[in-house]
Amino acid sequence: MSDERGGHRRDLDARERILSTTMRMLGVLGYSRLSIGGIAQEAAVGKATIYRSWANKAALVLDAVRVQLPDVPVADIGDSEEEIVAVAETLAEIYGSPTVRLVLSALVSDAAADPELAQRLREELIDQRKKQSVVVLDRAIDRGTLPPDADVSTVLDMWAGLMLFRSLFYGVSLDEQFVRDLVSATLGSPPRTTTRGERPET
Amino acid sequence: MSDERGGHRRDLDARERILSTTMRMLGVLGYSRLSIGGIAQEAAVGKATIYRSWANKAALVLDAVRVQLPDVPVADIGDSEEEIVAVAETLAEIYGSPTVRLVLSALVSDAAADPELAQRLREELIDQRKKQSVVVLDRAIDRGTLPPDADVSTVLDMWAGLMLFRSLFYGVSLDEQFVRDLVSATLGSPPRTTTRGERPET
Amino acid sequence: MSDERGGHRRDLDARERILSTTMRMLGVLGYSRLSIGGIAQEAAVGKATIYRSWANKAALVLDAVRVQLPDVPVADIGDSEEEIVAVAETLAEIYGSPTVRLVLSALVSDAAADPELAQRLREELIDQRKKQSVVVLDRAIDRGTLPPDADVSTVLDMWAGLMLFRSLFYGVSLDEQFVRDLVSATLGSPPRTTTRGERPET
Amino acid sequence: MSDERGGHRRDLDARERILSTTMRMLGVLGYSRLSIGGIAQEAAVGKATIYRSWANKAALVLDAVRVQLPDVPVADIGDSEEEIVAVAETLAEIYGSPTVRLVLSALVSDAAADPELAQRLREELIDQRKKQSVVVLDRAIDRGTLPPDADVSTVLDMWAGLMLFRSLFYGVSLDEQFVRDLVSATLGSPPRTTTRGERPET
DNA sequence: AAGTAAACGAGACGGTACGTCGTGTCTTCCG
DNA sequence: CGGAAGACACGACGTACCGTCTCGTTTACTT
Repeated sequence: MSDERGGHRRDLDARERILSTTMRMLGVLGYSRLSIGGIAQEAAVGKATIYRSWANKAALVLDAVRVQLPDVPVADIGDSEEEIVAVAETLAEIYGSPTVRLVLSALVSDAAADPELAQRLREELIDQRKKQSVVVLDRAIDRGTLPPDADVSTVLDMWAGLMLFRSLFYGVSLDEQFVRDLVSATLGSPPRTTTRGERPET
Repeated sequence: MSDERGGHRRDLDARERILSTTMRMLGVLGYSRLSIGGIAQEAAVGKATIYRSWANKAALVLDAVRVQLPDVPVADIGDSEEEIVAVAETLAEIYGSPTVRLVLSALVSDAAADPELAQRLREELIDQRKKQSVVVLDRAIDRGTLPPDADVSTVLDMWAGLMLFRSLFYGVSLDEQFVRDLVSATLGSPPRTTTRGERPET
Repeated sequence: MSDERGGHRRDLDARERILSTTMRMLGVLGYSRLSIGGIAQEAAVGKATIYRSWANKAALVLDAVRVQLPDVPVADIGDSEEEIVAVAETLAEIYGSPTVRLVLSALVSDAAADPELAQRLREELIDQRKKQSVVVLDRAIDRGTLPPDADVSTVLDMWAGLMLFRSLFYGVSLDEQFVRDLVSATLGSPPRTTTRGERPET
Repeated sequence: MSDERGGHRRDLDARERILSTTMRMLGVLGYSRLSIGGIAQEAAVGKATIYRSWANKAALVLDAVRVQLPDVPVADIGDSEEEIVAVAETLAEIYGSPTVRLVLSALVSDAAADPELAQRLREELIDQRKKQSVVVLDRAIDRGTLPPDADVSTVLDMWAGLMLFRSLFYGVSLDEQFVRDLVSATLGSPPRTTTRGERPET
């Protein structure tokens, strides 16, 4: 789809226009007042052109938002603590952004009736950043910055959950201090993996 | 509103019928396919009767769900650890329930365009349970089960965030083992309150 | 409206279906029980499709009725008296028909609050037939069947008024005898044009 | 209904207030925008109080209008021509009044689905004035001002029809000159009664 | 004077229809 | 011949009235 030869250059323009118009109107109107017809009109595009590429409003918005989100920095800079802070700051940037606040709940809501959307939502927004983050935390275990039995997945879900929870319900900004405190507390004593049915020693 | 003079008092039967019909249809149809008109028809009620008491679908569903949610047990049973486990299990029951999964994201989404709904959502669903939980955790601090500088609010938000995150995106069941592990890890080394700008010692 | 560029042209089938369904339901239900929603459902058409072409029920019914009404015969058949009888019979057919009885009063009533409807009603239902009738009566003046100062407009309004009045309030059938008597009486001594303020000699 | 024992008798003030409020609002809003609820509120009266006395909006308006209409003068003043002009002027006042223009068509329209209303409408508005008028025209026959075989009923229906027709569709004022001309033309050569099936000689 | 019962204002109730909007599909015509 | 323009069937929205009903309250007659 990106290597078409000689094809209609206009297609890409249209696609681009649709996505950027979507983001712009999303900011202005919010998700619920956003309509496919409105986007089509604003982007000077036929509605059918949108439906040709996206099944519904949710899929379109998911695509539009996805490309705007920053990647998690996975580069090895020698200091695991600093790497982890960078990871957490990126997560905070994602989960604390006004756009994600506007969109994520709506997508989750729509996903309840659309399993395919649910899968794409999890894979493209959540799991992708999580996999990148896991790389950094696993390296921290190798270096001894985190204990060998640290439950990396739970750590990350807990961070994301806390960030999302506070962003959605309290609208607080997730500032640098919040992130550093969160990382510090976790590094000090992360949740450990447990064998089912067996209580870990504390 | 309750002491108006003259006129036919609000028919409590109708109110009851609306709320229970709402819950029943919510389970069958999900939030997005739920419609005010459908509820009215099913409950043998005029649409106006619904709109007289609730501004929109979200407010109605919020009311219907609210009364179904369990309260957090705050009773002093002597053992703070068991009390905390009970708290966490109730939170898991709330945030892990299929109904909440169906509804919460939709309400949060609608709340983005309706500040009054946002406030009611936070106050009646989130803050109320949180206040009850805080009572138990504060008692644990008094007893020494938790250190004096434990950041109770963050502990609770982290728990709720983790539960909600996993429920929404992974659809996992929040079983007893999960809850006990979560509590254990937190009791072992909870996040501490920090003075802004000052790094806590780890 | 007919030369718009692009887009799906107004579906003439739908238009046709709407008008015929309107006439059919009008006969069954009468004007007041007729509803736009009901017509839409029966014609397998969206309500919006009706509202796209007609501003309200009255405009729709006016259109539906208009095309069903017979034209006044204006052909020169040599005998003015017979021509006039034919004119009067057509007027009687119009003003005496059950459909017109059902519709005209309702349209007039609605027209009280809708000047545009009032104009269309007069132009398309009343004036058009009247203009045709005037042609025949003017020819009768030329031929000497009517006196040169016969007040053609008043004659026609009096006929229409009488027919409508009896149809609306007495529900009588306007049969052939009634029409011939009416024409005879009028031919014998029609109302004359008068100069304002000047009494005609009787 | 008049010998009920005990309790609060029908509040005649209320009845009066309802009728006058109806007339006032009718002038302001027109018939279609007039609502029972609106009248009740404006007259500081419960809706049930209105429904207790009138079956529907049409019956209420009919009552309100009826009492406002002038009676036809039937007094013998010696000169039949002047008497007839007075009759015609009263009819013109009735059929040409803005209120009747507003109301009559609406009532006729509603009457199509309500035979009882239809009867009351004809009896109380039409026939009553007509009977009074017939007295005057019959006297004119006795005096020789009109020929013995003049069809009095048709004369009156023709007048009323013409007046109503012009009032409804052309909104013209029915001035004194119009009335005198109409009477003159009719006196000169009124429609005659005919035996059914037999052509009258002209 | 106290008791009582109908009629009252108010307005909530179950409904019906309104006119608007958004959806996702389909058709027509332009460049 | 691909795409904008937008008409289409559908169905939910939130509003306005309808005509019925159920409340307390206010009389005016009865005892």
